[in-house]
Formats: sequence, C-alpha cells, structure tokens
Amino acid sequence: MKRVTIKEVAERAGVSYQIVSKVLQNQGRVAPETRARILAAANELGYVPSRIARGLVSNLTQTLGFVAGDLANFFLTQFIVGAEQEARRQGYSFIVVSLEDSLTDVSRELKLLLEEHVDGVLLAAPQLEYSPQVPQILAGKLPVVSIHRVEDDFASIVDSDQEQIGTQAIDHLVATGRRHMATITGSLARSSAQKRLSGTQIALHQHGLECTAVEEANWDPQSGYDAAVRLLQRAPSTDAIFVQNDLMALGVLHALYDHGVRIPEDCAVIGCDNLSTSAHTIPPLSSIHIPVHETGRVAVKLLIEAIQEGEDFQQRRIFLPTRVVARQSTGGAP
Amino acid sequence: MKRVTIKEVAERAGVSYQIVSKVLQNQGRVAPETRARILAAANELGYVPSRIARGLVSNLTQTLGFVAGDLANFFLTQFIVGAEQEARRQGYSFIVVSLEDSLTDVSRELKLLLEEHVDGVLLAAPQLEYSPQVPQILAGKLPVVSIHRVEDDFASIVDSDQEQIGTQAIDHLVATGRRHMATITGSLARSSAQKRLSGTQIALHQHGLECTAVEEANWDPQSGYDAAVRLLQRAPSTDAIFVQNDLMALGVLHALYDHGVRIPEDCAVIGCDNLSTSAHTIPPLSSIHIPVHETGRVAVKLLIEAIQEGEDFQQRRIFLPTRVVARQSTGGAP
DNA sequence: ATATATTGGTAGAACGTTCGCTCAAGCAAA
DNA sequence: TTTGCTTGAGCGAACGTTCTACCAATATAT
Repeated sequence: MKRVTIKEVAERAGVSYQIVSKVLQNQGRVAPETRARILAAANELGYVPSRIARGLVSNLTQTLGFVAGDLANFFLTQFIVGAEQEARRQGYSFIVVSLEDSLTDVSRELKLLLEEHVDGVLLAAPQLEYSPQVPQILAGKLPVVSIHRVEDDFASIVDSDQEQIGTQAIDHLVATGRRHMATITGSLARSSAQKRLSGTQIALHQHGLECTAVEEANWDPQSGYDAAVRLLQRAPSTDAIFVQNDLMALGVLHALYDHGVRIPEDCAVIGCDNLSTSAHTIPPLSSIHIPVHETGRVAVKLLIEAIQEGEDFQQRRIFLPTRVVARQSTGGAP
Repeated sequence: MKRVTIKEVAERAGVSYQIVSKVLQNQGRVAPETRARILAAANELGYVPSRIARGLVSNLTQTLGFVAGDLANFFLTQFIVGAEQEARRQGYSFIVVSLEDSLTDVSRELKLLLEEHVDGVLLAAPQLEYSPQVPQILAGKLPVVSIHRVEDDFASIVDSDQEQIGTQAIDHLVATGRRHMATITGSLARSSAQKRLSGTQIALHQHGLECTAVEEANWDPQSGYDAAVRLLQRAPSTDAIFVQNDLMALGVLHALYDHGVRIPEDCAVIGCDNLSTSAHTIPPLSSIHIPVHETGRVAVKLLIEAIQEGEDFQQRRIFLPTRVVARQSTGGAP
C-alpha cells in the first residue's frame, strides 16, 4: 500500500529528485538521455504522481465540486454525465455532494467541499436558488457556475430559457389544433416553474387563448397523477395539457388512462425534459427537449475557464436552446 | 481567494501553530482558556482546514473513489445516492468516475483515481466484470468493494442473489396462474443476466414447466421493444414475460400495446429493479425490488471498515434480499 | 585569448498540516 | 531541599511535490 515517490524514481535514475519533477511535467531543459532514463525508472517502479502533494504547492487540485440537489433525479443525472465527461477530458476530477433531504446542513456540506480544496464549484441544486447561505459561503472564494439562478448573482449561469419552454409547448399544442389548454406545474417555489408558467401564459395570450386551468404539483409522477385527477374534475373540457416535466407527465398519462381519456384523441399531453424513457411511454410522450448533457459540458467548460482566468474572469450567462420533440401524445410522429 | 491557515489563527491567538492543530482535532492537553481563544480566532478568521495538507502527512484523504459504469443508468443512480449518504455521514467524500462509452482507457481513469489518493474504491461498472486490467491496477493497493463480480476475487462484494431474482419472478408468475413463460434477458455478456436466466430455468423446472422462449436484449427500452416483437412472432402463446430490468420492460409494455396484446389479461409482464417510475407505467409494472439504495450504504460501510482495519481486513460477500412488488401488469394489487 | 551565452543539472525553500519530542513551571511527596 | 510527576506549551521534522535560484561545464562571440 506504499506509494512510490519521486525521490525513489530519482535515486534509481541516479539524479536529483527535482529533475524528475521537471521531466514528469515536461518543462525545463533536460538531456534526452537523462529524460529517457528517468521515464524508464518511473515506469519500472510504477510511479503514480500525488495530486495531494502537487496541490499543496500549487494551491490547485484539478478537482471540481459538484453540488447536486438530488442525485436520484433523472434530469440531473444526464447533466452529471455531460459535466463529468468534459471535466475528465480536461484532466479535472469531480467530487460529488448530494443534498437530498438534508436541507439543514447545506453550509456544513459546502464547507466540507472547501476543505477539499476544490478549484471551483458546479451548482445544480434548485432548492438552493433562494438560499442566502450559498453565496455567503461560496462567493468570492471560488469560481462558481450554476444551472439555476442564485442569490446575489455571484455565479455564472448556464441553462435554457425557461419562459421559452412554456411558449414552445403552447405553440406546439396550438399548431396541432388544440384550444383548451391546461398546465400542470412543478413546485411554484422554483423560479423555473414560475417562468415556464408565465411563458405559457404569454403564448396563450398571443394566440388569443386562455388557460383553462393551472394545477401545481411537485415534479414527481404521483403528484402529476393527482394533479391530473383534479384537473379532470375542474376543467373537463381540457383538450391539451402541458406538464412541466416528463416525470409528472408519466403520472398524468396514467391518470388519463385510468379515467378513460384517450390520448391524443381526447386530450394531448406534452412534457418537458425529454427523458430517455419518454419515447416508450404509452403513448410515446411529446416533450420539450432540454440539452442537459450539453448543459453539463458547457457549464464545466465555463467553470474551468473561470478557474484559469482567475480574478478577471467576466461572469456570464449562457442560454442553450430547447426544442419540441413531437410524439404520439400530441398526435405527432407516428 | 486566499485560504486562512493554521498559522494565521495561531498568530491571532498568540500561540504556536502546532497547538492550534491540537485544539482543532481535540487531542493533547490544552488549557481550556487557550482552547477557547484559539477556537474564537479560528472562527473570526473563517478558518477552513485543508484536507490536502492533512492528507499529505496522514497519507489518508477521507476520500472514496467511485467507478460507475454509466452514471446515466437509473439503477446506478439510486446506488450512488445510498453510497454518498453513508460516506458523507462518516465524513468521507466521493470522487466519481464515469466510464460511459470509453471502455478504452479504463486503466488511465483508474490511475487517475490513484493519483487522487483515494482511500478506497467502490466499483459499480458491470462492463468491467471480466476486465483483467482492473485487478491489475487496483489489487493490493487499495481496499475495493464491488457490486458485481470481478476477476481474481480481489474485492469484497455487496449485491443481491441474481439467481434468486429469476426464481422469484417465475414463482410469482406461476402463483398468478401463468403457464407459458418467456424471458427477455439483458446482455448475456453480463454474469447477472446469465444468473437471472438460470434462476428462471431452475424455477421453471421445479414447477414442471418449460420456458417457451428466451430473447436477448441489451438493457434499454428500445432493445426490449424489439425483443418483445420477436417474441410475439416466435411464441405467440406466451402468457407471461419476465424482463430482466424495468427499462427493457418499458419497451415490452410498449410493444405489446402496439400489437394489441392486453396486459395482464393476455400476457403478464414482470420487470426487475423496481424503478421509481415503474408504479406509473401503463399498466403499473410488477417488478423485483432490488434494495439498491441499501446496497450503496452497505458497500460504503464495508469499504470504510476495510480502510480502517487495513491489512488484516477479511474480504466478504454480502447478499441483500430482493422481493416481488406486485402491480397490475401481473394482475396484482389494483 | 578572454568574455559571454547556453545547457544540464543541483540545492534549498515552500505549501499547510500532524506527530513526537523537549522544556518550563507548578505542585506534592519524600 | 530534593525528587518526581503533571500540565501546558513550544519546536523541529516530515509528508511529496514544485519553484526559484544557482552553479559547473561547455559552446559561442569578440
């Protein structure tokens, strides 16, 4: 379990350990013959550099902190994959913190992340968007990139235009001949839910239509089911529902099925997120595609830029385009 | 962006920095009055200890490496959550490596993990179960816990009895009156797929039945769809299908629906994994529940034990129980 | 020939901790 | 008074790197 150090490599190659360091990072002038000898020695000994020691002197660890609201969230999962790929491509590692239910000790977790000496933080925890602790602990200490709004604007943001998501959904429903729209939102405590909602309202207004009903749910399938049931009672004439995420839409499809409402004949349903499973719901679910994977890549790219540019990095806000994926639930592609 | 160090705290408190260290880790005898002064100073300065420096001397980083086959996999996601929770509860952090498609440079990624000085590795990448590189790089250097088999038995294993999963599924189908079984497997290159399959065959034999058909798919919904279509042609008399995971089952439900096969009247379907969304498929999907979350917790617990016991840790194999969750797709609970 | 660059390498210090040893003061027992 | 123990604190070294001098030898320009 003992690690081979640079000094042992040096001894075997018959040079001072400092030269080994130079060779290993390809800087400074070293005689080709010596370099070869050192490389060989390192190889034979199975030398693995220590980021720890390296980080101590450079004060950089090539490590990113990832604060996830809930790792089990299918949406975030995609995001992580993109982020992780980009990070690894650039030689960075990823420390993941998942918050789950433990809203209580967010600050403890964040401090733990600072202990780790992460070079930057990726924020993907919508439940923290209004938290004052987050900027308090993070602001000014580290570059931070977030995929949702944060207090005090202390972070760069990469996401999609939430309002546009709402208008795209409505535009699609109108284009496929619907007139009596309803919407099922996620938790309205989230700004994204509010913006998607106001997007739908703007679009409806433009089309000269009104929204029959708005039901609030909380992003998961069961809440979607319940909201759909309420909707059927309150607004039976509804012929199209925009559900603010695919997970809730699952519940909605289920509820409509249970109540004998035919999709899309009687009522169209469109979701949001375009989860990989949404092509295989019954019927296949139309959805607003959010480039989550891409969002992850871009966010990490931006974060690394921020790290490298240091103090004079200009904060940015990047929007990634969304689009409608039409499937059978809105009478789209067969 | 400058970190406050132990020395600055010491200076402010008017003591040597070594004492600060002692106070901060609660060891050695320090006058209560001094301790208070130091703690106050640390607080005022916003001191955050550096794991890096700590790790350099202790050779322990309180960091675990997590090698995930594919982070986007819904199943693994649950596992990570459990693992992360337990790790964090014990003060450990998590570095995540996702392999995705890049089967090529597994060894590079693993070495990178070693660079990080992780104290132990959690292996959750079934595609590596037969890889010789993994034991080659990891064995003997670090404690490793895996959720699947590995070459050379160099790791402790926490998982569920895969054969039993197969028998549980069949037992359930038989108990609900089915006779003409078919099975759709995941990729048979995975030992878990093979074991689940042999489990079904054992159970069928015990019940004096035969398996009408076996179709191989590759774990994702589309492959499940395709396999189901093949199945309908080859064995139209099938009245029950055990699908080796819920993701494929999604495709199977879809295919049966498209071909007008009623579930469960004409054909029952049972999946495996019991994804959180499976309660909201149409009809709700019966499934074999695997305690993934719990698996994560236990695996991390075991790994930390191994780290702490060091050389004389006895490798173990822990099985976690699975159970049938009956829903409408097998005519179960309404 | 002498002065000056260039090349290849060495040596010391620093990063922020922990650990083990030493030391001074106070006090009780011999 | 001497001895020895306890308590509290200080000090030096070490962990594995990188970085900034610095130096010797050789090559080049004057």
